[in-house]
This record gives sequence, C-alpha cells and structure tokens, in this order.
Amino acid sequence: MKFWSQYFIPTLKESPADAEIPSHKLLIRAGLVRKLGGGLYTYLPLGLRVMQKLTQICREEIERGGGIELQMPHLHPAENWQQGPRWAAIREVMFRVDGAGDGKRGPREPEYVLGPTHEEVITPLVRAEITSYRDLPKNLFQITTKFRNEIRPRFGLMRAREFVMMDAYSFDANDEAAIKSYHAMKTAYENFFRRVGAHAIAVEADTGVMGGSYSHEFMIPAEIGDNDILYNEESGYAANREKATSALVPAGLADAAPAGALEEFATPGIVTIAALAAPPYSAPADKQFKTLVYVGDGKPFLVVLRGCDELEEAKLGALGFSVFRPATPEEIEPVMGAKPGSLGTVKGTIKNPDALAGIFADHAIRLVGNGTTGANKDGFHLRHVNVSRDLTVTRFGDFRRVQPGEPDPTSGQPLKLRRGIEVGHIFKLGTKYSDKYGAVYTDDQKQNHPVVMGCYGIGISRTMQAIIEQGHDADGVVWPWASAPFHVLICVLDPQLPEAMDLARQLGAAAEKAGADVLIDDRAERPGVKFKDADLIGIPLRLTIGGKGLKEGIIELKWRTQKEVAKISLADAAARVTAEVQAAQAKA
RNA sequence: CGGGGUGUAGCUUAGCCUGGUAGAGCGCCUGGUUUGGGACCAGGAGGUCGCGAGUUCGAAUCUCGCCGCCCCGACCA
Repeated sequence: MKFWSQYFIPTLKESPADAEIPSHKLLIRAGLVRKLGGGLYTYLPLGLRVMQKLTQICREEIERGGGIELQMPHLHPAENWQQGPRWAAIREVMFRVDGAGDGKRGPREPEYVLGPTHEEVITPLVRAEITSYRDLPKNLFQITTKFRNEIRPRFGLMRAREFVMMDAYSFDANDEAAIKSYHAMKTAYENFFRRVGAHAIAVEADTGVMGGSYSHEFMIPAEIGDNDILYNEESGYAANREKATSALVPAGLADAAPAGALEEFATPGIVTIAALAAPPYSAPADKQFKTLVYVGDGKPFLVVLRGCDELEEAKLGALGFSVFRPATPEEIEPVMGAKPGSLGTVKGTIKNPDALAGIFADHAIRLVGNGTTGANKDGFHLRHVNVSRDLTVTRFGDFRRVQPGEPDPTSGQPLKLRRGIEVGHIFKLGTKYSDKYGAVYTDDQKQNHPVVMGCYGIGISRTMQAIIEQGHDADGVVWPWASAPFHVLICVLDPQLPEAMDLARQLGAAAEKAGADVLIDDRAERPGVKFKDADLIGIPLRLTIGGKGLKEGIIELKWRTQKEVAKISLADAAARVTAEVQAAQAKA
C-alpha cells in the first residue's frame, strides 16, 4: 500500500512540446518516465512498476514455454562481434567503447561494445558448454537492457537507444526439434501478450539482418506503427509488407500471343513510366517493363518489374547478397548503354551483359505480354516485347511490393492494409551462428552436428508504450489489470478526517488481501485535481471516500473503463472490494 | 546521414519580421477565502533568452559557426 503524498508521481497538466503521439505524451504526463536525452529515459516509480509487471509475466510465460533464465553482460569484448557473421552489417548500430578511456588504444577499433542483442555472446557459451545430444534441447533467455545507437530515436520508448528486451535463444539437435521450439515460443508469446492486455497479432516477417529461414513478428495494430501489415481476417493471413505476397499471377499462366515483331521507336526526352503511359505513346504502366539496377557485393544486377509495380527492396535479401544498394547513374550507363529512363532487358540490347551478377524478374511481368520497355539507347523504347521470346531472365522471384486489394495468397480474398507496432519477433535461425562459432554437439552415433538455433525477442519497454497507445482515452491511460502500476486507487477527498483515512486503510488492506496493489491518494488537493489525476494515471479500479459520502454511509466504486459510479454502503464496502478484485484477478 | 522545423523560468509559450530595461498561463512559496471534476484573492521566488563569435552606441531580436531537441526518409524489439 502506497500513499500518494509520500510517493513520487509527478503528473503534468500539459504535454511536453517534444511529444507527438498519445502514448508518448501520456508516458510523460502520467508520471511514468522522464527523458534524459535522445532515446534515453528514466523510469519513474509508476513506470518502473509497470515494467516489473511486464517483466514478471514475460518470465513466467517464457519459462512455461521451456525457457531457462540467465543473465549475460551488457559490455562485450569487441572481438566477439568482430568474429561473428554480421559485424559489418551491425557495427553502425552498436555503441563502441574505448575501454582504456585515455584514448591511448587509439580510435581504430573499439575494445568493447554495448550489447544490442546477444547471439554473439550466447553462441560461444553454448559451444563451450553444450557438447552432447544429451544436453539438448535448451532454451536460454534473459530480460535486460539493450543498447542500440538508433539513427533516429523516436516516439519516446518506441525506438529508444537504451531499452529493455527479453531475448531467448533455443538450441536443438535438428530442424524438426528446432521447429518445435519455435512453436513453443510462439505460444509463449501469444500467452504473454494476452496476459498483459496487449492485442498483438502474429504476422509473417522478413528475417532482415538476423538471417535465418523463417520468422514471425508480433504486432500491435496502431495508426502510429511504422510497419505495414497486409492481412485478411477470414483466411487469417497476415504478413509484414516486406514479406507479403499475393496471388496476383495465376498458376500456370501462359504467355500472351505476340502481337507483332519487336519494334524500336523514338521517345525523345521520355524517361518516366508515367510519360510513356501518356499520349502519344499511350503504353499503360501495367503494360511496361521497369528495369532497376542494383549493386550487390560490388557487382551490378538488374531487377525487372511491371511498370505499375514498386520494388519491395527487402525481398532482394532472398538473392543472397550480403549487402546491396541501388546503382548510381554513373555505374549504370557503362553496363547498360543508356541512362535510367531508357533501360530494358531485351536480349542483345544490354551493352555489357557479362558485367551483371544476374537479371531477376518479378513473376508479375508475365502478366504484361506485348509490353513496352527501354531499348538501352537514350531516347528509344521497344514495343511488342514478350517475356519468354524477348527477355533474358536469370531467375524469377517475388520482388514487388504488394498493394492492398490484391488477392490473399491463401484464399484469394482481397488483402487489407493496417499499421502496426512491432513488439516481438521470433526467428528460426538454423545453423548460421553455430557454424560460425563452431557450436556442435555429438550424437549417439559419435557424429558431430551443428546445433540448430532459434532466437526470440520481446521489446518490454516498447510493449509498455504500445499498451498505452492501445489503451487510452481523452482523459488519460486506461491500464489493463495485469499491467497496471497499481490495481486500486483509493481517493480520499477529505484526508484530514481520521475516519476517512482509517476506512481507506481498511479497504486498502482488504484489496491487498485479495491480491491487488493499492495506492491511496491522501493528498491535500481539491477533488477535481484528484479525479483528473486518477483518470490520467489510469488505475483500473477507483474507490472514492469523501466526508459527504461518509455521512450518507457510502463510498463510491468506479472502473476506469466505465462511466458508471456505484455507491456502496459502508457495511458492504470491504466485501464488495474483495469481490471486485478477485473477479478482476481471475479474468487477468 | 539527407530534407524540414525548433530552442525564452520546472512545464506550455508571447516577444524576433521592423534591435532600445524579458512578458503571460500552469506549477512552486506565504497569507486568506474556498472545498465532489484541474478554485479565487493578495503577495512572492524563479531567466547567463541553447553555446560561441560577429555587426551595432545598444542583440532574445540581425549574420556566421557549433550544439540539443522534434518531424519525414533509410534501420529496428
């Protein structure tokens, strides 16, 4: 039981100027956090209590899913990372530390880094300590602060430089067992988000820099989310836009009959799809081929799409380059023979085809048939272009960005689009890290095999903010029971009356006995201030004790989620509070 | 890192264009009146106007540089 007048809950009437979105404003106004610097926040007592609730629930659910808790250092020797498979890709996001502190070791390479995640630490540990099939499977997790030098911290705790994350790592003898671990974690995640009162949905996701074969993201739908989700409620399909596909191209689609021979025509000054679609050329965007030039691991390659489609860059990850980027105009001309705007992949028109690492075409170009494309000659295009007759394609793939309204790949129903906040991610990693670090085990036939890994993350601090983003109204936060910093707030309107405070303590004790965390507002403030603050900090159950009510022999009981106020006689108060708390505990 | 914006009291801000003693609201302190949805009256404390140069008799205001913060993009739990 805490007393507000003795506690530390600095609430704000106005939103600080640097907060933009509701959850960020409320984090600060409701006295949950304060900013120290960009992406760095102090958890005030109320915020810390929420974090502790989330952490404990997360711990329980991951343990139920087979996890074993440990804790790794925050500070890592840089060599661990330099020897790992993704130093080049991830070093920019790491805080690098000169351990000597006097600059004598020079600025060239850091001695230490602050851990952004822990694959590079746990895999060597497992390599040393897990050597037999008898030791498997294992799932090790921790809940700790992570450090990432985000290029742009944003929206309070949404993208912070220092944040709290649960990270788990599974180790299995084979693929089949690893998939079992993966699904156990997926279930644990679903249980976690359900218990904390966050409505998260699992969507298929791109694996990004983590590598690995497949993964799901857990998203909390919210307008301010920075992820696009394509989904269909009926079929249950849901995918991150980076990963989403659609059934746009019917299986077994035959090529259109060529309408005529290839024909070059002059298009002076025409360098955009839109210009070519307009008269006098009138080649609709969906009847054009768009040719993009990228550079992968130092070598140029081409991507061919329909004129009306956009490239989904993340999908190029499937091509296996470790790094890739759009080519510059200076790089394009010597290879293609023309500037961007007149590019194409018709056989024999590319100036220097041997320089290319490949020509990758999206499946959807097969819908084009008798299309138009650049002639690789500035100011000229070709018409009557047909895919199999005229184009050189190394490999077909899914490279286009799916648009809402396209048919769902599982049911054919139209896909819808919504935004979401990523609060969790699970990956089946395979043997990427175990190969690199030599984490092998010996089976019962004395054969050595790499350990098959999975890795799993939940952004705890981000989840706190996402719950607020999802649960608030015009007056403030509306905490779900399980995540709330306190469950019951007892507003004592006349704290100078000893009988009012005595009753508050009695009811508080009853609520605590039933399992609730109790805060008593005993401040010498006017009722209006107390009610406004009560709504702002969003404690689920509010009891109001006032001198007026005491004379009538009643107190009031109100849920934050409801408008109605129940008047309860003093004689029934303790029993009623106990019953309400027990019911809420049972539901949570 | 590219583009845009912004920096004045603990918080929200006016003043800046057109240079001339830095203002308000909230919060805080004292006294009084109030007391069921952010009270009222009176008094008070609190500011190197982000930092540094420059122009000027004089700079919050004009110029240049730096820094912080916010928003959009690439990245991520």
